[in-house]
Amino acid sequence: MNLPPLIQTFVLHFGEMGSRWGINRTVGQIYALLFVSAEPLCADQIVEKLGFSRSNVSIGLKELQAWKLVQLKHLPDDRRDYFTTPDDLWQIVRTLVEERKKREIDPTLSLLRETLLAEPMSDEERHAQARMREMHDLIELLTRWYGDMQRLETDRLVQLLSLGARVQKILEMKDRLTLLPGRKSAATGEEVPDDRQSGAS
Amino acid sequence: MNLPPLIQTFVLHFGEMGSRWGINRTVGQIYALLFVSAEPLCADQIVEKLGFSRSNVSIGLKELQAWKLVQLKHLPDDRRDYFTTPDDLWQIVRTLVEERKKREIDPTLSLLRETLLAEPMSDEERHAQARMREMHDLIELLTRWYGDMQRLETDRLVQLLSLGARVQKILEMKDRLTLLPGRKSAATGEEVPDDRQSGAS
DNA sequence: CATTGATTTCAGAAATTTCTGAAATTCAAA
DNA sequence: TTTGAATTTCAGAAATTTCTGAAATCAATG
Repeated sequence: MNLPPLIQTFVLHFGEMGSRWGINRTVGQIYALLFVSAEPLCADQIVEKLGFSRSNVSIGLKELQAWKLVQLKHLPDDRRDYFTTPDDLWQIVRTLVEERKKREIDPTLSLLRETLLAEPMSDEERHAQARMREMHDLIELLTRWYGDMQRLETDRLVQLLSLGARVQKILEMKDRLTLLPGRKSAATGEEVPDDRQSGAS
Repeated sequence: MNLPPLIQTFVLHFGEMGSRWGINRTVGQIYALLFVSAEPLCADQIVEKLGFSRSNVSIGLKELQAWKLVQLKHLPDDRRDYFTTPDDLWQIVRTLVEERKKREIDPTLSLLRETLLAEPMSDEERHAQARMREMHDLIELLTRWYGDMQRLETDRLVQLLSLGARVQKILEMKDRLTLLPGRKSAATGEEVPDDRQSGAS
């Protein structure tokens, strides 16, 4: 590996962490390298800088493309593929969360849905099914919320995140404005929805 | 493996998914089994139901304890340890997110902090460092927000999640109420903070 | 359509992780 | 202090994942 110390530290760390993030060392290092590089890199440059075999790099790049974490570029008069990470970090976060949801949450949600259709044959199964329903409802609440946030414009999202706990104050204000039931919401002009149900808890 | 079909399906699925969640098959299955069981189970019962070796179960339970995902119970006149998952699903989610943050985010945040202190020796390093700073700032914004949410009471949290995209309407209302700069916020009675900075984008 | 250069595939090697069973340890009760 | 049931540890076996290098494939160009 032939990199300036600062970059090497970063790349090695991403390799280490890779295993905790469900990607392997090679993929983590390639991603980190592309992330900090000012210019797009082609496979051979990555081989040269990281010292993996050419095929390993090829497979790693393919996996990163499956994750939609790298973009393909072409330089004029050069047949080789060059790769970069998207400039917009928020786009990276969105992609990352979306892909992880697809791999780590959605299959379980499907399974739970199916399982809840079955007829329990014993008290044991009845209890298990009730527990699965709790889990299903909670995951559904979380993913629905996530879908809403994913659709928000980045500026709005950042605003919301920056607000942090102070959002609570604003909710309390909303409570005060909507205290009288049946009344139109002062805030939105819509009928006040009953969104205080306790979800899956 | 000797389980009713409904439960077996669920347990096997959690085993499969385990690898995607950074835990292994054994641990996933043990957790799933405890999660749907009405009564606490001891290690030997788990061995009997799942067909793993005794030592494997022992290690799996230890890992689940490290994750704080199982509770230890004792039955009267019985020396054996019995295990359950917490009843409150929200508690489980909180624990899960907290532990994942500890393993998957915090180490990177530390590394980034250190790296940003170093003096770049070249343009290449300078660019890399700028990119790392972007990443650092974004992660810090997210974890700060997460910390705020983690501290919220469950009811408030559920309320906020249920609100989903409608929170945007309320923010717009807040905007209208705080349009005049320097004025006290109508909502909170506090000085209006300037929380519109664009974060790390 | 052959040449050239780039990329991908794939079978086996290497490394890592998971799992087991036997031995060691712990701890409450006798 | 001894006994014995329960639990943990640990070295090696088994399984899985990652990595490599050689061969195959692909695609642009003369």
